[in-house]
Amino acid sequence: MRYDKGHKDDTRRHILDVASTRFRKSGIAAVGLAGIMSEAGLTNGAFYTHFASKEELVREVLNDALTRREERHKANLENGIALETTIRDYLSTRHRDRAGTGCPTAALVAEIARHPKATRDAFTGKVADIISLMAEQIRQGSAKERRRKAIAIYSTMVGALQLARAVNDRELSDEILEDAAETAVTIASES
Amino acid sequence: MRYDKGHKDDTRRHILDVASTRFRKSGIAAVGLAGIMSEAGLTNGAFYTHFASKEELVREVLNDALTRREERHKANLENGIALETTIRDYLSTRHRDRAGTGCPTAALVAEIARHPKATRDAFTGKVADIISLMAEQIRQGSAKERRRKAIAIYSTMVGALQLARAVNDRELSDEILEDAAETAVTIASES
DNA sequence: TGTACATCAGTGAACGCGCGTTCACTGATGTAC
DNA sequence: TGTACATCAGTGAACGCGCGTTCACTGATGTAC
Repeated sequence: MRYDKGHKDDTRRHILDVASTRFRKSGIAAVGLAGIMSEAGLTNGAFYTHFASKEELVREVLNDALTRREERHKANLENGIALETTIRDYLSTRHRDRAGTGCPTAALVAEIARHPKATRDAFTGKVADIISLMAEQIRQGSAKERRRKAIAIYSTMVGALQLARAVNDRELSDEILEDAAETAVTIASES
Repeated sequence: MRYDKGHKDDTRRHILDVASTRFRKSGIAAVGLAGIMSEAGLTNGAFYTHFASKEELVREVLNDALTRREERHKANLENGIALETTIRDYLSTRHRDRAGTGCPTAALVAEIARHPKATRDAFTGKVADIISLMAEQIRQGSAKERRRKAIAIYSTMVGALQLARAVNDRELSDEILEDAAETAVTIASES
């Protein structure tokens, strides 16, 4: 063959990575395939040897990026890392300022709500998994209470990160991150 | 004149209302001017007798929709309506299912973060006002604590509503609304 | 009073542009006989 | 061993389409003299 074994898989992986960053940074609708392919060092036409459509790319990017997030939560749980640490990392200025490598939910949740069923299905499953993992990280309370807290904490994280990114005032943005983190940590720890 | 006095203002108002609903329902990028104008009963070209550009329309829509939201908060505060009521209305299935007439922040916050400075400025001011009004509705704690709670509650509301809309599983969606509302109400009431 | 001109909200066709997608083709390699 | 063909990742030009924006024009009314 002209290319090494596994070459196509590598190329596909590369396209996925480029698209994943661009989508999270600029939104799905605002990112064109031509830009993705040219950043990946390929021409337009090659896209369709890897994906059937832009929508399929979106679905795969979402699945991929959310799986990585989920694995991070799983590792935190197994290594006994407190939910408090997860919350403070999530609501950091670093995460706010680097949307391209950050949480896909915070970047894309509103857009996902308007995408086809298959895309929303992929998202729904991963969000359910992440909520379950966060609930397991909470020590106090019944299973139902831990789940309630996990949902509230996740909602707060996603909402606050988005607000901090949209607001055009550094002081207010920092305050949103700090106050939301403080409150989320309290929810996680109190009985 | 060919048209009644105030006719142009009425038309402008109508275009704003149509755009406001469409933006919140489908997102800003996904909505075209041709569609807005045809729903408003006008042709393409008339748009530019009312607005300088799509971006100006976005800014005015945001200002308008957020001002209405702010006035609602103000009325609630003056009429002694508890923050608990605001939270439960916000995190209702009704609000989830009617994005077009709902909170512009929940619908558009991620997109706003990627818009020009002038648009983000308009958004920032309104969000700051809404947070201040919510802080005033909280009875317990120091001014700083009330503000911290208002920010956390607002973040939770915005995050949970978006998650409930994106998730493709009715049961999980309802659970997100209920659990987030329950937790937000607790934050609002406890000292 | 009659006429000429100004005003202005709205019309509708056209502009260039970038989008997602298609497709005939390339060229290096592997396989069959 | 040499030759003919198959494979397949990638090329690059072209497709139709809808986008935001522009602009010459319309036609009802108001104003000036």
